[in-house]
Amino acid sequence: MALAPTSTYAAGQDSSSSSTAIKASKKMENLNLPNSLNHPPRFLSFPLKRKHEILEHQNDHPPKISLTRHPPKWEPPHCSQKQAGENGFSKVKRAWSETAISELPEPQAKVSPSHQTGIVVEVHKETCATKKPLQICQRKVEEKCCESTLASKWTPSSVTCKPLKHKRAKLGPEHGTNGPKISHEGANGGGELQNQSKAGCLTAALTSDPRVTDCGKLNPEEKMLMLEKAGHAKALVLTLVYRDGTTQLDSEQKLAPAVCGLLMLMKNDLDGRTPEDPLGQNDSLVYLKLEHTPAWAQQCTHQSREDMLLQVLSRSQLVVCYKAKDLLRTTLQFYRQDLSWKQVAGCHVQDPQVSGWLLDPANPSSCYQDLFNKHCKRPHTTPAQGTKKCQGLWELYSDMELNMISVLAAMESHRIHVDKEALKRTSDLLGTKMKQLEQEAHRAAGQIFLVTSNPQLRTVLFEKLCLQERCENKKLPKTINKQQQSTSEAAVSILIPLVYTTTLCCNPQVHKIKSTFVDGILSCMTNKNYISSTWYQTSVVTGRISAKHPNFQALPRQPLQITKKQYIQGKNETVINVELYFCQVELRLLAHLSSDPELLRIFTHPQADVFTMLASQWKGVTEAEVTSEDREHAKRIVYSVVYGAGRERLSGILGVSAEQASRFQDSFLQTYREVQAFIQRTIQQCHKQGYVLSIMGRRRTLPNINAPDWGIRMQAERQAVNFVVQGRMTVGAVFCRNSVWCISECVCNCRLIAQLHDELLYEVEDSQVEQFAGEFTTPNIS
DNA sequence: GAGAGGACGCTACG
DNA sequence: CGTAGCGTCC
Repeated sequence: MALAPTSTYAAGQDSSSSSTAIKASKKMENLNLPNSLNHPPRFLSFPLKRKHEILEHQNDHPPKISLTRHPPKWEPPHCSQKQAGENGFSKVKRAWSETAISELPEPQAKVSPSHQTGIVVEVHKETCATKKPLQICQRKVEEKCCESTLASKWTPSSVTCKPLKHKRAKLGPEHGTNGPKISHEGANGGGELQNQSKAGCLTAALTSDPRVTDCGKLNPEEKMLMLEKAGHAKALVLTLVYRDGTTQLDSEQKLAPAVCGLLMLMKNDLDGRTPEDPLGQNDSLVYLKLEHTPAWAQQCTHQSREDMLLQVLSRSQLVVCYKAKDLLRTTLQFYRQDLSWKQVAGCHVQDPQVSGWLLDPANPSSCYQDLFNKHCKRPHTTPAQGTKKCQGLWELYSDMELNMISVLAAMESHRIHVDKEALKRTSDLLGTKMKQLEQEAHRAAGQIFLVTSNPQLRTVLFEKLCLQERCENKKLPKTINKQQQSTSEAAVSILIPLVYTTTLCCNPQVHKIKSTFVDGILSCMTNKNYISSTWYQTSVVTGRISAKHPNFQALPRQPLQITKKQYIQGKNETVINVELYFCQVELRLLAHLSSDPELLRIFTHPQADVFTMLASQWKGVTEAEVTSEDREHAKRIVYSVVYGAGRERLSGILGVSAEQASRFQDSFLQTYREVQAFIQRTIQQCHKQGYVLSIMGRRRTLPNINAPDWGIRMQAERQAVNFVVQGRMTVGAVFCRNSVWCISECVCNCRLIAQLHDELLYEVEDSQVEQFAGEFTTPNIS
């Protein structure tokens, strides 16, 4: 879709209207705008309330922008395509907003070789694993550990020293007075002060508590002793303490606060302690200060910190941390100079947040206290109960989720450098384009309206222009909640030819790109010139991984191409992106689960386009006859079936009526009978058991599966199917295996950057791409 | 009157 | 279906 420069019209003609914001109910005014489309020339204007000026003088000609809609190119940048193909290994460079993300002034930074490679432009000359050897321990944690982690009696809450009001409130006054002194002091002092002083207060409270040993005050011999003690402890429980006075055990904050220290509980009494009285006679509490020190002081302070934290993490003893990923990432960031991500990526830290989420992914706990209340209500819960509860989940936890923690931490600590200035230029460019589109939309509508407002667009389309009257035979999609006429692009394109749709809707794609992917990313990098997503292991009920700030998984696949060349060509190309793409993993899984012969047949032709083949089978035509619309429909329908979307959702996506959508679904299911059988099998099973299991043994209970209300029950049924198919599985397994492989073999200077559901994005040094490709074998998915 | 926060709509990804 | 994220409206 090209956004060709539009015909210009008198600049400034509407500028007077911009500043007068009038309430919709109060006033209507006529604006006789020239009408370029075949719509009635004059309409009552839609009075507006605007955030910004709608129109401004456009005294310059905006550069031409084109949004390309073409499939990604499948070409390895420097290695021969042949070899890549032979290895069953495909790479795609994730081309993306190339004007903006380019070279940066870091010493090792190198721009990517291809014009299309926009995003990752640095290579880490990692301080290699030889520098500070950390032993990566592959140990089998005993079943006892499962009980401890899944239903812990001596969990990190026992070392909670947070001076927070809510904590005290929960415990009640009697606990407050009997509780630790540190808690008391902190609550009095910390609450109303600034963050800095809160931190000081907390730290002071921690270090002045007689039970807490401040590691900073120990002499070298005492430190050695402490280290030895830590080494002999049966378990170590770690909790990060933040500068704003909170700890890791508090509920998630919007922005991750700065770390000021680490509290370490060395546990020797694993039995017989209650949460109210956590510290056994043989247990000790140590506080490690973790603050960035000036360069001149680093030499000496690092020594002691390494002694404790790094050595603790490298040992084979039981280490527990609620939100262990944060701990590992902090460690990585803290020792950036001395520590390679490869050393951390193999650490095993038990995480009650992850195990608790596995037990009930639909209702994750918001903070440690929540988790504790949920799973450890009775202090003397018998271990047998815990074991029974986690039956079947322990393998999933220890073989997969546990490995994932450190991998995600390593991924999160990777910095993707971005040329801020270029991104800002792109933002300006898009802003100009948006204004231009806005003017066009106003002309097409014959009035001024806020193009980003759905209600206003709805008024224009359906009340002023009455476009729905022109297509009585078609049923128009409605919004989900209020059953109003939908203003989505797909819905509006039924009304009128696409070009007018795009004009009137003001090209939502451009808006999305500007707001989310340009300005959004800019807002993610205040005070820094890089981005790094935060990855969440436990926020998706189906077991997928999610990303935030920015959401790496939702970056557009199609590159935004701006014809004006702005990027800087690099001289020495050293890094490229490599993507492993497990073609339609979920569809393959559906084929596997249902054993549908037709569906399986499709995957025997790996080179063919799956959706074209599907469309040809479904419509009963040859592959050559499949139109792009057929293919798109097939794809959407497949996904709606795979993901369990209802007919309303499908109608919204396809831009057809709900009746038509459900006819499409039915005809698809008629063609692939086994798929339907699989769906019914899953639903029946869920009715019987009340829960469903995914292929990895993940479990989701669906309490509404037998609800009397039809709608609610149907939703639960769709969720059941969706869970089984969507459950993170193969990719997750490969994800861990390969990450571990990359670390242990160290054959390549490569690094995992992102997980995009069924793709893994690696950064590989240019000279090693062929080797990297060769090392990867065809993942055996179907 | 300003701003916070929830509801809603749309779009990106799979 | 189910994530994140942006925008408007109340």
